[in-house]
Amino acid sequence: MQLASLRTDPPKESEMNDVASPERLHPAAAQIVRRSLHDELIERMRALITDGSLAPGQKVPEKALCEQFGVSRTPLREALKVLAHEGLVELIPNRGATVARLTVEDLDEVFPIMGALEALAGELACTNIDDAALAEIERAHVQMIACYAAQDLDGYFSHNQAIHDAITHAAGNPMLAAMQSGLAGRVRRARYLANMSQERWAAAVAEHEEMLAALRKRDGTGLGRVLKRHLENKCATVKEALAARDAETGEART
Amino acid sequence: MQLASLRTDPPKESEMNDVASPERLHPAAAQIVRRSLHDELIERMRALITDGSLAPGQKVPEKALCEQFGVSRTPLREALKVLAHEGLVELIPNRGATVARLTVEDLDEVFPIMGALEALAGELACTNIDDAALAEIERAHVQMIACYAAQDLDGYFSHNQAIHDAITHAAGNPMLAAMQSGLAGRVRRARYLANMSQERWAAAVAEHEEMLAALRKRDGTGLGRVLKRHLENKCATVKEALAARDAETGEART
DNA sequence: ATAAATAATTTTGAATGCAAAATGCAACAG
DNA sequence: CTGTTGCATTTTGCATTCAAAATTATTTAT
Repeated sequence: MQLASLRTDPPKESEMNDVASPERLHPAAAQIVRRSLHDELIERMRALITDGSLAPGQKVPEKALCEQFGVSRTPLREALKVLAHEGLVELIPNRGATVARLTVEDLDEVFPIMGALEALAGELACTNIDDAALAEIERAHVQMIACYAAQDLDGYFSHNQAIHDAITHAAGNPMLAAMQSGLAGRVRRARYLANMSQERWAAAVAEHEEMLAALRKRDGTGLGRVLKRHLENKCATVKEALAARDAETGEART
Repeated sequence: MQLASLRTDPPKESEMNDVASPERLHPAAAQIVRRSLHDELIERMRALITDGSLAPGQKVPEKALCEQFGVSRTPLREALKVLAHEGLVELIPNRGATVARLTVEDLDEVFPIMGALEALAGELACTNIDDAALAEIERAHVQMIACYAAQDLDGYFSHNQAIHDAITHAAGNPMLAAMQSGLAGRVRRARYLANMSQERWAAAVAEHEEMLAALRKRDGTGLGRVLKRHLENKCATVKEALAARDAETGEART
């Protein structure tokens, strides 16, 4: 859960150009971005965990990471504290940090929350979204359907993700977006080991059609309801996959 | 503000028997609870911030806090990183930490999220709550109504809080509870400067009656809807109070 | 005098040092 | 052999130290 504003630059009055126009004349005129080490490390280690370089259950090799990143233990340990707070690592007193495992119980806790947040995002998006953003979603939707037709799971996931991100973004609530991304990060690994059945996949696609219909009508409550149901189904799928895998590999691994 | 020192003094080996005396035999081997300093500090500093000992906008006096707590800067800074992540503190590079201000925009972001989470908690509570827990809520409700009748705002707030906590607890989702408490912590200060109008107060009481009715019927969706509306009204009240105060004290203070 | 420039002090971010705890390993008894 | 015990090594938590940056105080120039 990353709520903080965590601003890295000193409060200059030129805040309007946060993302756009890095350089005006010379590249050297770009705003000097000073990030603290711990901030950078949070991001890097989060990436290492979510992309699987650091496997669940594994001990976090403090010393090795320090050497690899070329930093001392202090900022790295600060980053670990934050990641522990986020739920990505587990901190055991006097025994260091381990990458958090994801249990079926965790999924049962996280997915309802994600469902509630997505439903909220959908409602807000319906009142705030403009035509351009809607068109963008339509486009991603078409591409996703094409991937479904071609049975291209990777492509499907990627466009799917884009749609949900777009909805979240259209909601216009940065803190909501941060919380969603934090929760999504926790379950990301599990989501990718879900090999949907044909029925489930078809159902998911149908739900996406509903979502788009609700969005076009700017039907906030309707979209919220669909999104919530969508997440519930996703949860069931992921749980099955996780349970199957736990069973075959002699209990909890991811 | 007098704070007890965390450490006794130099860590001698005589510290080993301070935890070892509970029970050896029958009540099973009680877990030895060892807390790390940074963990303890997170809690203490969170308390200092939410109870107002550290005022919003104020710089966090690193050195002074270290002396008061009797710890070095390392664990305290680790705690600050976590609190920054939680949104209670703002970290500005090379300029230290300040207690986060709460703007009207923040409220507009936080309250809808709290509403969605409370609605979820209500739904879950309806499927999970047992009669004992419901009776407990009924009791708190009656007391709260009595406080309303007596126009005792403090008492009202306290029983109100107890009811919402009980619902959250009945939901049986620890992560949901943690997120709710984190968000509540961010807006706690603002909530107490809301001096409700008589109409708003009456409306809030009416909403609580609805909540209880829904709970008795185990009507999850109904309870969720009431809770969401309840939070929306609370948000409006708090925003008004905050806006009024900002206006009179020359812009953002809390 | 006021404002700019510079020096002194404090504060901050990060590296290093150190003692307690945990872990690995070898010697030894059964 | 197996499993316990004692010792050496590594890891961990925290304190301390150090350099860079920011803040304050002081001096100098106008």
